[in-house]
Amino acid sequence: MSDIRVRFAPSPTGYLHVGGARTALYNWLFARHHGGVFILRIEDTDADRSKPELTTAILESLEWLGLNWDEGPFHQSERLDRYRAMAAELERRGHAYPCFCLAEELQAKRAQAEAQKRPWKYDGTCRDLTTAQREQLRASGRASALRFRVPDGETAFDDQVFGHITVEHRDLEDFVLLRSDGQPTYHLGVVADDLDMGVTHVIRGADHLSNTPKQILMYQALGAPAPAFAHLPLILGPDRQRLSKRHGATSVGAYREQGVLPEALLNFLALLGWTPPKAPGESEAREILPLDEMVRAFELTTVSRSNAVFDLEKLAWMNSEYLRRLPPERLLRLAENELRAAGLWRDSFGAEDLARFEASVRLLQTRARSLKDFSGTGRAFFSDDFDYDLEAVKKFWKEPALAEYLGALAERLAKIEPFDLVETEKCLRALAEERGVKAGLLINAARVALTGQAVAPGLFEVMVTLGRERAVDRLRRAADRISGK
RNA sequence: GGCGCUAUCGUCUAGGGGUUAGGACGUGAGAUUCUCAAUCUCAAAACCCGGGUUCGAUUCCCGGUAGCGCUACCA
Repeated sequence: MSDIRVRFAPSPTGYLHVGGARTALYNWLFARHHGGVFILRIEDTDADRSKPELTTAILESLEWLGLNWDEGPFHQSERLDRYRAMAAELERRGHAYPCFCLAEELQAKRAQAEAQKRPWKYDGTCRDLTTAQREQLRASGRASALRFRVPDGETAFDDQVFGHITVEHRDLEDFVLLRSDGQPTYHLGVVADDLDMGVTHVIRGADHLSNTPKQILMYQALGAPAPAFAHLPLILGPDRQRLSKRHGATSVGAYREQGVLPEALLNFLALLGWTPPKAPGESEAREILPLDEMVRAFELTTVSRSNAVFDLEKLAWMNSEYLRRLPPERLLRLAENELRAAGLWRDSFGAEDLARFEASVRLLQTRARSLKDFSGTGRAFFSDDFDYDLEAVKKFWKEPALAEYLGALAERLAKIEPFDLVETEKCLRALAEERGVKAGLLINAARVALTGQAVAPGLFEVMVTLGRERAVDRLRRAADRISGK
């Protein structure tokens, strides 16, 4: 057990975003790799935008992904007193001062500066007020925010991913620590919490890179050592803009609903910005990397510094890879859940139904891209109530004579013994030969009849899986349909 | 605008002073076939630009350009 402590600190202003999920994953991997502690903290200091139900949703997504935390969840909203105490401490030490400027006044100044194309940062109006002036403003009923007094000089730090970063203080403004309503801002909250929670490594999105010097300044003002920092490149949409809702699904929950497996999403996300080292015997690093191997291989220093585009195609591929490797028990359970959600599951299923369910799931497994395929294109395996895909009908039911062929096939299949892979195929091929048509014609037409789809597993496996009775029924039904009855 | 960061196939990336610049997803072709997927084989596809350092830069340095981030009493 090392004394490494990291945290994931989402704010409940939205669902867990894939970018957030990756940040959580890297924190988690880092903690697990080093035998450290992974803390979960909810940054809900913005009362207007934070919603409690979103906290629940975020927790659920993390649990679904399997990113278990060791401590927390802590809520910043429950630690307000602590932040105020720290603010007071900073003020007492002369590192912070009350600012009586109104938000509207500042906004006006900023707008004006912008109109004149002048760079703007807080002008320090309240920076050097005398005690008497402060008393007077206070007496006049003005509320005050508390600002951090940024000293002269520069701050440098070594980011574990981005390397050496230097920022001159003149480019920083005296930022707000405590809002005029007494609520802490982000900067106060993170520093107080990271300090109190003993966080040793702050691993977060690169959007915080520019904030880091401010926070380091706070640690210094407090006389406390700063943790190590590691910033992660951002995840972009296909247009290279920061991934957002207009790019489609961005939340972990949305991918879950689309039938993506958590392990696939995790693997995909891990590779967005990080490549595992090549294994000793291998010439190339593997792409499919189970979680435990990721834990073993993970290093912050090998994380990329450039932003990455979220590639849905690759996620889909990865999902199919994981689907194919899924152990039977787990696959069956997931498929059952999927069927339940689609209203295709009957608790009254008997042993025979369950056996057919199992056989169907395994038959569908190798070609599934998503869990949705079981209730979607695979529907006919689990229900007699399915539609014929229009494209499939157009493609494979062109010949009117098919009505007779399928009818005849049904009658013959009703009698063959045993009803297995070999006999069903023999039966169909014999019929095709007698009618002087290619076996493929019957096979494709029959596939549509049995599954409603042009794309499905091998026909004879489908027949055997469905069972004689269903297969025969469906062929008859299709024959009627083709002949226009 | 200011400040910061980044820059290898369409995408994710490996690599690194001399390489046929490697892999994966996707794409195309072929094999197989019972549709599709899978599988196998093959193919097309990249070092942002300009200087410098060097015998030699895609690699190191500088500049430019572009992209992203920050520039809130959001986080």
